[in-house]
Amino acid sequence: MTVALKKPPRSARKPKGDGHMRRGEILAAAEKIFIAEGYAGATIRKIADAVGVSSTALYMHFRDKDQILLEIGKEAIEQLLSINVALSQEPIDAVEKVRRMLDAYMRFAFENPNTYQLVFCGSNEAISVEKQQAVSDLGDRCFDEFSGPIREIAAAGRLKTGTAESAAQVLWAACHGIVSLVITKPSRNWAPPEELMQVTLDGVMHGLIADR
Amino acid sequence: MTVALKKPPRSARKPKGDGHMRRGEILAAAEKIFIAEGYAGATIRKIADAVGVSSTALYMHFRDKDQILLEIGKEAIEQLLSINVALSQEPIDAVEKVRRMLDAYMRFAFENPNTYQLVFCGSNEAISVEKQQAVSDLGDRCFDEFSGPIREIAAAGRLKTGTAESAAQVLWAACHGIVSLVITKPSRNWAPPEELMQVTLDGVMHGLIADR
DNA sequence: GCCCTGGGTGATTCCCGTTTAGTGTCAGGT
DNA sequence: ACCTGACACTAAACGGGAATCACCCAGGGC
Repeated sequence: MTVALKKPPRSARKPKGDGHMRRGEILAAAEKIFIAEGYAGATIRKIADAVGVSSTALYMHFRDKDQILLEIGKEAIEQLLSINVALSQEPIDAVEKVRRMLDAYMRFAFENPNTYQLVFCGSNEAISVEKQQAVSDLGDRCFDEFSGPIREIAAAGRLKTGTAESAAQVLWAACHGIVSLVITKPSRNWAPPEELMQVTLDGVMHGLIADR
Repeated sequence: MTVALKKPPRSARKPKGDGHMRRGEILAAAEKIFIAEGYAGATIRKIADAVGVSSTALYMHFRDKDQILLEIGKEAIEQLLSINVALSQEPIDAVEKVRRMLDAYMRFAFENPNTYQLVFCGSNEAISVEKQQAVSDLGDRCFDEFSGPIREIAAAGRLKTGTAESAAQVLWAACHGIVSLVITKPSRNWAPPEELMQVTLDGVMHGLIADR
């Protein structure tokens, strides 16, 4: 009988009730590819191949491509958030808290360049605002954690310029500036990252916050 | 009643010897669309339609899509460069020069958000390094113009921290940080741009440069 | 008249993300 | 033992991007 033509499926069909596991597998594969090849490189089909599944199958578990990658971004920000939460609970000076948070932020960016870009560089115009909501909210909580000590500093009258709000935004932005430039323009000849982080932190902290 | 179809323009063949003009027309149309709709929105076909020509025709004048948009970016940076050149020739204090250059830089970014992203945010991973060369070189010249006064300041022993190189990079990055964040995340509730620019400039200048 | 040439074209290719219309397998009710 | 329906998954196709191909065709020089 002509059963021989049967195309061997990608592999033996995956076990039964593990639909929920698949989600994790997809995320793991997607993260690996995304970290190695960035947003455009992390194709739906490539991810599906890596999982050993048809590209359409991804739509069983995620609404669209962006949801997969934003989930990765979400997990990354959660790390950052937990660092900030931990720092904000330590019994140290508010200025020192701010400094450490910014330091952690920059190191995080250098260690996860693609993820950082995805979340903080709006690297892809295609991701609509609503889709970003979950990640965006987490980012807000991260920023809240950071602006807590800033408000303390402002309340103590130690802000050299600006309000608690604008000072927090500017401090954050300065750190974002250096890491995003170094990440997206690696071909320019930058000073060593450690020096850049140091100079950024020193400069911006001394520039905005009075010593004492 | 039907709106007069604008289709026919294609029929009348454009005059002959104006191959060079076509290039300008394409750039003009592309710039309009790009400014309004960003990199992804500025489609080859849309641009071609706007010019009144088939999409293929664009490849007569440009190697690929990126060359068109990078040309736009190039022209924009030339503006920035000429501002910097003009400023660097004015007989004013080096610190004031730096301040005005950074101010001009940020205002330029706010006024040309899409172009700014194209050139400075590596907003599109797809544009390879070699393609960027022309624009990148212009960016370097811009930065050179900026780091001139910084070197003066460093030579005068007025740098609070870092070297002329790293200080220049950090100053630039701080300004890049605030504008790029505001541009790419317009939904966050930012302090007014003027305040952000002011605080950034004050903070970073005072933080890195001694008051003499 | 002829022919070359340069600006132009429609059809085609190759990816992309996403949609549609299924297929085979099982769990549970009857 | 049989249906039924949910589930996990699939092949095929769609529409829309960039880019390439093999052609056209009007003019100008000869």
